[in-house]
Amino acid sequence: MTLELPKQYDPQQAQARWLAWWLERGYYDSDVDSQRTPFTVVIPPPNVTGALHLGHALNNTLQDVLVRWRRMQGYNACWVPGTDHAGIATQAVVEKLILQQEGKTRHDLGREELVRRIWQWKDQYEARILSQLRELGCSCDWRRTRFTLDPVCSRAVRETFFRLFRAGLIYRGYRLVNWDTTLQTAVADDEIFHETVPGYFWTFKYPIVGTNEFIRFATTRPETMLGDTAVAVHPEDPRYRHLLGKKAWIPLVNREIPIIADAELVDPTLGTGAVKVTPAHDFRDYECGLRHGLPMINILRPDGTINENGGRYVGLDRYEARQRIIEDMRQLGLFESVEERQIELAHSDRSKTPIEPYLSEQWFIRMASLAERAIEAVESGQIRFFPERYARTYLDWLREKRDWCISRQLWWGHRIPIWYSEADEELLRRTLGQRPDVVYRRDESHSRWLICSLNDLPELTDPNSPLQAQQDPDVLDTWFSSALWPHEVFGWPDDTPDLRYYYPTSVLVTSRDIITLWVARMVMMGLYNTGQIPFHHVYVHPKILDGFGETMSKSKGNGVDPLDIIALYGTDALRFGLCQLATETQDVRMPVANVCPHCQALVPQKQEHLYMRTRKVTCPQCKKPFRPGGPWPTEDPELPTARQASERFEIGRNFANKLWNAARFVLLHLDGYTPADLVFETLPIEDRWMLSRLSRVTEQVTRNLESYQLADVARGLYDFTWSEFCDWYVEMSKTRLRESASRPLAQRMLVGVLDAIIRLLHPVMPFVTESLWQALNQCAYLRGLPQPRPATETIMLAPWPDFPSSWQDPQVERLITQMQELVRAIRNLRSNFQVPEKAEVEVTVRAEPGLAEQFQQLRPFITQLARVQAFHCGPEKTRPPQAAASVHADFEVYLHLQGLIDIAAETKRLQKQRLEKERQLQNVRAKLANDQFISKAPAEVVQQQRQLEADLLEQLRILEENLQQLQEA
RNA sequence: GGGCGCUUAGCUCAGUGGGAGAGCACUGCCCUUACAAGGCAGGGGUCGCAGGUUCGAACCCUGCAGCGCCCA
Repeated sequence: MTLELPKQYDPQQAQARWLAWWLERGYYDSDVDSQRTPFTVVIPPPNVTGALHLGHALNNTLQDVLVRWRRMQGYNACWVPGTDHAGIATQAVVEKLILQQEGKTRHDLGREELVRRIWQWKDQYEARILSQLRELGCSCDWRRTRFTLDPVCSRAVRETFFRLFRAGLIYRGYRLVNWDTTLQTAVADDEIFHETVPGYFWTFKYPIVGTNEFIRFATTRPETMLGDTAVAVHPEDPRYRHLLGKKAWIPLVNREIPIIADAELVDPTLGTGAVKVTPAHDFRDYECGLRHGLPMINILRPDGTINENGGRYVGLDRYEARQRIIEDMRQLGLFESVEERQIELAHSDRSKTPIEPYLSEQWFIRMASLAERAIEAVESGQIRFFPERYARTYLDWLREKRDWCISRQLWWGHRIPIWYSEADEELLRRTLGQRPDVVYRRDESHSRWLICSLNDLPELTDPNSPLQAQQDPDVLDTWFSSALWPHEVFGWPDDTPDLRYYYPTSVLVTSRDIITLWVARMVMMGLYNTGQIPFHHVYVHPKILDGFGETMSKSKGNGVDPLDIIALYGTDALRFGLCQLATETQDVRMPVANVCPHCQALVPQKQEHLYMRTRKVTCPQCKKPFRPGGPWPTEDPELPTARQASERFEIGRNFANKLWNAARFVLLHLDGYTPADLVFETLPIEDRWMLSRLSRVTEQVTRNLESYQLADVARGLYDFTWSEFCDWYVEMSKTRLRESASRPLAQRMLVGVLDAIIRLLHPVMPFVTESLWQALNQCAYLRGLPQPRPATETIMLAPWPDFPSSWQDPQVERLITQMQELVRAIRNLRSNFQVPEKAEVEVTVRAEPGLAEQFQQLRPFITQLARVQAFHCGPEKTRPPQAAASVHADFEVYLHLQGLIDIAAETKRLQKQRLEKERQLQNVRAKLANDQFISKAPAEVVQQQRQLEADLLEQLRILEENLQQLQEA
């Protein structure tokens, strides 16, 4: 039975069909099965902030490749999907939207309403993200989908906080934070960016108490004078040595502050050599304040206005206060000068407004003991990084053991389970008793109790409760819940069968920017909560940059939606292209193009297109205008907006089509197919070659998967399928299929090898391979090497190929390589002499007896592949008259060109060949003339070079002979 | 300031001690019954720069330059 496939692979059709079918059949699902070994992966949960881009597509494709491969190997593969609430990022996006659309702030809406709106947003984007993952073909167990704020995760967060608090690992303390005055929250270091803006550099002076002297200093933020608690100079600076220990006077707030010596803060060669110190509003000053035990005076309210510590400036916005202070200092005669200057200013990534360093009270986790165990887990080799070098990033960071600030002044997230109460101890004990789910501790500095509870007890939440407790308004850092991800998704803190079976997970797949933020914290918390590491391997893959080397992001306009690529090239093409990127380097570039909405031409994205800087582009092909892709808030009624793509995915599309057509060829020639065992010893050379290559490639691909070298997996399979199977083996089979004697074996081999290839490719290209698997199931249900077996109903559950290494035969491989060289030589001569494609030619080959005999055996293939009519081959053959020649290491080949040959052209060609051989000979002889080489290089290398010299000499002799004969002709 | 990575053909990247590679782009021929998203053939690179180690360096070491990322 034969089956006719369309001439082109239609990815959209295959995707729609198999996606629905796989889901319906539950192939992705995994349940505890003590008879099988689990292979567990938890997804790095994407943020619900926005849709997925190519970076996510890469991350998830790689996970799916591993999961599908292990599933085929027989592991009980379980991939847990989910999303992350991404505290500040999501809240900021929604707040911004509300401000844009309704002109309201979060304070206008109130906490409850804002959180309700963010849940709506989350529902929308969670659905979008999960559907993108499904379209990518991700074989997650969707029944297990989690969200970091859902009840299961919330319970785990609550339990962890409770345990840490009870153990004294959570404490409250002061810390200088990056304060976003617009969003009124602290933002993390990785949520700020630096931008150079025009500003001013003012010079003022403070009077020295008890003298007529002044001390001069400069600042870019005059309002911070309100919070100055010292003036620092360099201890070695002779200009100021006599002032050390004296006091300066701040007239604005009528405060005397010490003049101190600090070699770290002050560079005496810069400016006046004196620096005002504002510990509560500058990071370097804060360090200085700690060193010298200076008071830390906070002068700001959360909204950026001046607080009570600012004296008569109270209530003014900080920029207004700045102007007033400059003016007042001028009046006092303490203003010296001002100059314009470019200032490097930290901005909040979320609100895009300038950050204020701000002293605030926060919750912290003590890192020392937690970090120690996490370090040990990697140092002992329990957890391994791939590539290995990333272990260092992890270890270096953990060794600093800086306490982790876990509170965030947000409304979106896990509320901190702490209540404050000023009740007396007696009442507290009476109300909460010896409950195991509540712990409390005295906070002397605020004369109150800190109560941590596993549950929202009425004693705490009821406004009529005698405790009159108030819950901390803040929420936890998003990474707090992310850190629990690998164990919480399996039901921790309950000791569930899932947890016991699937945890620790097998591998975590991520990119390097969150090794410290996330990976390290998962290890710490996994060990703390479960006593076990969260994963055995950490596979760190590259980051995708655009063509200009910039990180992809939606707000920039270069963050390509994977669904755009899928629409244009198909999912298999996307996945193949992404796998190719997964090398061991850190970054890869992916030039982005706009797809012209009119003619589909790819128009390269330029830097001026980013950040919506260009509204209109004219397509160079069809000359029609369009709007380049970007973070546009709305449609443009006049200009269609381009989708984005990258031509780098063409290779995957072409490859899928190539594979499709190779299969199409096989299926078209299956008439009369009979499955049967292969008797390896009786196979002809061409089949032994194919099996040798197949065995070797299978071994390599498996090894590459084991060591997370996915680019090599993609490349190895591409080369083998295209350059060996299609270009040679399938071509050679055409002769065999014509003869009834050789046809049955040729069919079995073609089916068997194709079957192996699609299984090997399935993890990378699931859709096209499933299509072909199903087609094969119709025509050749019994198949496989070396014994035919019934096929599985889906390729997803087909066994991963594993062939005997005894099939590998270097001699056969070498022979076929020589045959290929011969065929290429003949084709090259034909092409050079412009022999028409269809003309059948006469060829003479001289080769050593053994090789000549082998060539004779391969004659049907040589004549077919090179379109040769008459083929003469033997050890004694000589150059026929009027023939074009090509000289090789193991043979010479002559193309008969009776009446056709162009003596001048052939002479030129041979001279060029001679030149090349002479160059090689020169290199070899230089080596051999070197005594050091002879004595120090390994004997086999020397021998190899000697052989090469002899071969080259012989080849040159023949070339000379040929040139000679041309002269005579 | 510390760490990591990158610099190889016009573009995007493999190659990590013994005869410079792939895909795209380019040139010529071919719609040959699997595939024009294809086939066959071809042109194109003093492997960022300067030293060093070695018989031998794109590959190892040192320095420099440029680009990128992480941490402070």
